[in-house]
Amino acid sequence: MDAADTENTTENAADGTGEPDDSWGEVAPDAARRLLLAAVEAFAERGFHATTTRDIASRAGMSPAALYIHYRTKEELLYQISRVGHERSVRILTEAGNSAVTPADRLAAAVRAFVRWHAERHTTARVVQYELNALAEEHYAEIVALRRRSEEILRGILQDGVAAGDFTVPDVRGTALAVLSLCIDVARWFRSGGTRTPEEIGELYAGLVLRMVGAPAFPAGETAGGEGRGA
Amino acid sequence: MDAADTENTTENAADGTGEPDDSWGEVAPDAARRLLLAAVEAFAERGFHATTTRDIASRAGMSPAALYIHYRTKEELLYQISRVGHERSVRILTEAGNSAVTPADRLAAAVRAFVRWHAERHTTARVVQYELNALAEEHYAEIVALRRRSEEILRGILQDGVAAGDFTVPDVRGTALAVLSLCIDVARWFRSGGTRTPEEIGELYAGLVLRMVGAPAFPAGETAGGEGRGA
DNA sequence: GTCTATACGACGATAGAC
DNA sequence: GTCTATCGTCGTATAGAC
Repeated sequence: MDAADTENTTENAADGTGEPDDSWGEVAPDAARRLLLAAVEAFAERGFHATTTRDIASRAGMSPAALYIHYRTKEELLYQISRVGHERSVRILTEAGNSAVTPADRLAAAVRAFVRWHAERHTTARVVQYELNALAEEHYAEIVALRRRSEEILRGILQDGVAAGDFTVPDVRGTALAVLSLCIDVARWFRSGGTRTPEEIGELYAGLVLRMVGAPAFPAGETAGGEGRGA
Repeated sequence: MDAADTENTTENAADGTGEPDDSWGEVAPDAARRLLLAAVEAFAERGFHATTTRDIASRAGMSPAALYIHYRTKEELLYQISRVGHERSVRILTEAGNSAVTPADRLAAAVRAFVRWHAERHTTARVVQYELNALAEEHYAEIVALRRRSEEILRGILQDGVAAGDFTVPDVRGTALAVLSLCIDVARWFRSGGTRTPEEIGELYAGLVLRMVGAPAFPAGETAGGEGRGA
């Protein structure tokens, strides 16, 4: 309970770049961090309900009882993973959405970064995005609020683009949902051994989305590069 | 085991239109059908592993033991749901993909029908698309083959469009995956009480996808109607 | 074909020694 | 803070009467 309260989300703000998978780099005692990492792997592989606390503990090289020194329940592990993951999602979208001036550049940056995170950290992202309904009622409500913020950020960019006459979108709310949905689903199908790198998928998707919203000067996106060209 | 072998997938080929949710209309004895329906609901609500056989049986108005008269294991229920659902997916894509001449019309029809099914039958679709990895090894392999066929159908349409000069797609394989992914994810977020009908979402998505692939004469799709206008 | 009763294992979580 | 041992519960699946 004590150790689980990870306030480290402000550090390492350089976004997902490089390392295997430590968005958890600074979780309180080392044992708590190892348990969290083990839980992420197990939940991603088998799902929350199919994962046993014995499995998590043994992956972390500990006895079944050791888990309960650092976390009150199995669900609390999921909650920590989910909370930190969603906070990171919101931050990625916020920062990318503010990193440029024109709506097209902002949208491209947001999609690029969001997709990249879902591919690069697909193990974490899978748990964050697809194990939501295993959360306790109160925790679920908290997470849903974070998800609504992500939705609003994206909708804001689309609205700005429409207002500026840069995008042509008949249904802003529905399109924002579709874009988010497209990005999130990357976590479901992405595999590490595949032919495309997270960067390539981010670039491909940024192009697809810009065309979806009718951004001009985007008849067929280049396969890589072109940092923020679009409007 | 006997009753579970539903060969009725050839009937009712008019695709998902109307009724609450009986893609299962003709499963052998009535009790087996009720159990299947109960399993779909329970799996969609809580997930496969969180659902107990007691829960399924009681939803069907039966004792816990009754389930095993009609199905050997809980996993066999999931397998039947998954198999029938994936067969239907392939058929929807095949028929819609053959229902028109130009690649743009074919793509629009495929997306429209596929999305509509995922929204209309979102309970079934949720199980079909998101409980895959709870399947036994052999069943999983069979289902993956069906999924590959869906992928190939969509990729075929995109290739035809590129060959005909109607689409501009830098990465056909990646884009086919993205389109499929976009449609599938509808099952995750769709709720029955929402503001949009399955038809409206299908229409919206068909427009978004046509723009994604650079189909000409699609600067901003109309919100509804326009059966197969696009190229 | 459906029931009641139950075998048997595994799971989440705790107790208490070290 | 970590261990071994264990409690109580509930899960899937079966046995046998009706």
